[in-house]
Amino acid sequence: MAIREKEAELTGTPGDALRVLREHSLTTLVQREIERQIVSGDLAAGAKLNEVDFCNELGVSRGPVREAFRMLEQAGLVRTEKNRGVFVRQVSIEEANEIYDVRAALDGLIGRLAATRVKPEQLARLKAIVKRMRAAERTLDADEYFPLNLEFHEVMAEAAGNRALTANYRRVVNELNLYRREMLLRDADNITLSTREHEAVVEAVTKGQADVAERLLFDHVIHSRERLHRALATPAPRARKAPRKAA
Amino acid sequence: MAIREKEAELTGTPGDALRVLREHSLTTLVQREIERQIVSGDLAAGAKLNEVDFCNELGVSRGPVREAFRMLEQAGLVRTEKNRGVFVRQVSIEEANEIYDVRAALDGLIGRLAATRVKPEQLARLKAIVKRMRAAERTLDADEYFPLNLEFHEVMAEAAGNRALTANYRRVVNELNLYRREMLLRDADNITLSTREHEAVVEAVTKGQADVAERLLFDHVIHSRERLHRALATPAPRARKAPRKAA
DNA sequence: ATATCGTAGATTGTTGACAATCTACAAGAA
DNA sequence: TTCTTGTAGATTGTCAACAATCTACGATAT
Repeated sequence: MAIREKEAELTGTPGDALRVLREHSLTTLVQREIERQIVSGDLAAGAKLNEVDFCNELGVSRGPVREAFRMLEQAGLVRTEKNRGVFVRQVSIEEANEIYDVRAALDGLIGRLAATRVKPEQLARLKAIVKRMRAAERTLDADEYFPLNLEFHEVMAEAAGNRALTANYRRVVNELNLYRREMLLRDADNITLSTREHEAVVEAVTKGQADVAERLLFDHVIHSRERLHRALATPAPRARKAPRKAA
Repeated sequence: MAIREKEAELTGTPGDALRVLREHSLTTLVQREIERQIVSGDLAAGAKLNEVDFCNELGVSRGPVREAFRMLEQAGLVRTEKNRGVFVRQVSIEEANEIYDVRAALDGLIGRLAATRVKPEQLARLKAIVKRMRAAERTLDADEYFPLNLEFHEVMAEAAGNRALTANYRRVVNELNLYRREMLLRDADNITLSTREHEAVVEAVTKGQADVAERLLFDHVIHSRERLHRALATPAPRARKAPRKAA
């Protein structure tokens, strides 16, 4: 389906579609769509991205697709090999470890700033998310837990009230998700422990304890990395929706 | 001058030029050249980047130039307004303050990691840089000090041995330089104080004191921000090479 | 004088075509 | 068989032309 029609559908009325096209170039829309396919897992890590395929799928020419590729390249989501094509970036376990260090530093800062700047509305959202996390914890539903986890940290980043921080944080999390998506949280233990840590963070933020929130969020990231390593050690990943295969 | 000839000159022999063109696309070369013009200050903050002008200047068509624009946009160096063009990004004082917070967090991590991982060769480079800083301090030569400062932190980032950290750090520093370039360090005080802090960092890294290096480098960034604010309060910026004017 | 309108030129957004490179596979030699 | 070698098709890199939009500026009306 052409991306213009897709936007028209998304926005409901044809009039809105025109507005969208006034404000966003095709490059932007293509970039967003490909990014969605990558972070949702429709495109597997290592998969080759064919220019013409995307042109046909989205109903645009190669120019905007190539420009979108360059954006995704800078965002760290794809890797380009000259004359060979672009591929969904593969993050090795060593790279993931390094990225976790960066994320811990950024999340520590997020905790510190959020504790003093969080707005009541944001605090309410955080508490609602944690509440839903406890429900997912009872049913051990990892597919439900995963997006809640993303949303929790997204709201925290917002609450920090620092646009540069939010932008950098998003990029780092996006890269990590290239890796985490492959094996998610497999056992109940991880969901339970992770939820406890989220609750503690919310408590510290509620009380405005900047130092505590900073340390808790920093440790939360380091613990997440350790949980990931333990999950990697377990043998049997359960089947998920099959993503488009790597080259 | 066409960018292909420019590359041929840079690499010395014509054979190397062919190798360069095999490995790098025109987009990459254009992106690098424009980035150089921005960080060097040849293009002032807020200046409009005309596609055709760059095509003529670099001897390429608009395709590679537009792709380079998209990369620079993601790197945070330019801002794009649909149907109006791309402009060198302007960083406000408020944004700079926020970015400094992010940089402090990253630099803290750099100090911590570098203290345990720095290689003898890197340590030697750091000491050589600080030595040259002391010379620049005696002559109060800010134009000499500025690149030394950049190099010092670049080597520190390398010494941390974390590619994800280095990449994020470079992006943040690039954005800050959009701002700092405008007023540099104007008075001798700043150079002296900054050099003292660099020396303290080198000492901590030499001794492998991770916690100390982390705190020193974190504080160094915060102090740099304060020095910037003091410099902003001083009235008379001295003239510099005139950059291409903003729109 | 001021404001509105409209046109011409400049600039960006998008497209399709051409050139260069890579990939897959088959034919032939050792 | 196994290795080269070469050709055809597919894919990427680059370019030039067309379409849409914006900007500058002058004519006209109030």
